Amino acid sequence: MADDAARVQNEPLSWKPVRRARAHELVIDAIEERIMAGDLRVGDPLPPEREFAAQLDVSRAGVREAVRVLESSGILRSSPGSGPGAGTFVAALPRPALTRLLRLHVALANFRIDDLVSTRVALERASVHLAAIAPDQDKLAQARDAVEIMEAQGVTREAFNDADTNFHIALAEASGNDFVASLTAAIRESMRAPILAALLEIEDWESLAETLKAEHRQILAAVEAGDADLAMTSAEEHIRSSAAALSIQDRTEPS
Amino acid sequence: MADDAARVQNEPLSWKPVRRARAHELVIDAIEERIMAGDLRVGDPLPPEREFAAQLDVSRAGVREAVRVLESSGILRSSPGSGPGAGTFVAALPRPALTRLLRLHVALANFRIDDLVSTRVALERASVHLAAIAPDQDKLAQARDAVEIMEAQGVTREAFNDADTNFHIALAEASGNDFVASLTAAIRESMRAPILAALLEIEDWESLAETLKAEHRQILAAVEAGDADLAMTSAEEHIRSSAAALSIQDRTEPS
DNA sequence: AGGGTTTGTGAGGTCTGACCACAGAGAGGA
DNA sequence: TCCTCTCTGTGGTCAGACCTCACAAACCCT
Repeated sequence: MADDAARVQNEPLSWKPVRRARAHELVIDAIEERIMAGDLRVGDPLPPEREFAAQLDVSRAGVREAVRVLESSGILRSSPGSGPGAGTFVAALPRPALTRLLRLHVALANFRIDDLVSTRVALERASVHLAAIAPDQDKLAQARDAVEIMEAQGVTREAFNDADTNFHIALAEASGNDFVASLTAAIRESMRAPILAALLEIEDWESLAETLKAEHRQILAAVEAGDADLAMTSAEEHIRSSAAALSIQDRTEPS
Repeated sequence: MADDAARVQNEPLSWKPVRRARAHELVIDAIEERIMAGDLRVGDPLPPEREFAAQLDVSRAGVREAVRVLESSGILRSSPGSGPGAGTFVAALPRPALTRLLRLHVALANFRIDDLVSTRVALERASVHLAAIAPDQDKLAQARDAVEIMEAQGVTREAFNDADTNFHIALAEASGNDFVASLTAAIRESMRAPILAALLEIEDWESLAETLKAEHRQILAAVEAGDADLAMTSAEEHIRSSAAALSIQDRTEPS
């Protein structure tokens, strides 16, 4: 203790470990800085790798690693060849990046499935609320198409699940909130493997499918009727009961 | 048209462009496959780069690019040196990855600020709901600490904002839903720059600060009292009015 | 003159081999 | 016994060569 106090007195500053930044991180920082400053916008090209490397005074490998990272984040896009369209450009592809990120972390059990379910409830309540108030008709039509696919004869469980996913994504997109739509898509997709596994285990599939179809119809009808409250409660109940049917637990109380 | 029909008849299959996968993508796929299968778990080591490259029959650069991508996603962690702790390992650091992803896409205007605000409302309603029902006391104490910092004399706007951010993150963590907490943290952090800019523009800062402090106290009190409904409405009102005060528009109706 | 073909060019994609920086492990000496 | 020094294995970096791709211009045959 006394020793500690002495040390604190002698060295009041806490020295953060400097840890020399790696080359590709400097490149990322340089690009990020330009993006933050608004100098780089979607569609803008980056210099050719060789030239860029020379300008930043790092090796081409360093530049390439940085590009790879930002490409995987949906920030950049690279294509070989020559002429317009070839080269590295600023892009806007957040959704696949978000999806892959979530999928892997879910697989690593860094996020609990029931936490994702709770989150989906919160997000979809907001989605259908907005969709009921001010729907995007094109997206609503897509949701209707998805319902029809699920109601078709002889649809496989996998096709059913994909249509189910598309239904919820279309609904989220109909809300006009692209961020919620992206999150919803990413969460659904990241749970695809466990859901599919649980789906194939289900014994009374016909019965479950009928229930799901009825719930989808109810949600869609409520949204189309502009009944936000009914849409929210229907969506919440649907998600919770689906998760329960697939033995996915959830800690939230229905509100 | 007739031409089209003939083509369709002759070639009913739609050929997806094969597009040879790039080397680092193959490496990512190989790692991802192992993760999905459950063979690779958090803490497991990967082979040394040179050896790994030889096993996968790609160059070391290809392996390194893949490692960089997964490292930036919070899936891997690399450290130089030798002995235990050195090398590349499976990790679990989703939050910084999520934060960087959002921050850049927000800067590129791929996500609208008001969409983020709406999403925060939905998420924080869920957070305070859970926190009111079954709070994590340690995190709740952190939220109290953040409130105290904001209420201290002579705190700068920047320090105030950081404490504000920490308050909401601690509240989200108190809910026990780590995914919502990560999203909340990522969203807040990704809006840091625009919020800070708006904060510095505010003329009647003292008045705004008092309002914010009162709202924080109210939310915290409601959570501590276990009043989920009051906590939810307080949180929603707080987020919406803060966004409005900073001239950030939002399209959702208060519920 | 027109149109198909060939060649050129510049971009990303890949590989190799070398060297550097770091950190633990073990050998060696005081 | 303890300290120091070197060794070794790891990621980090670099340079240079070559490949593939896609467009564009030059070319040649008709």
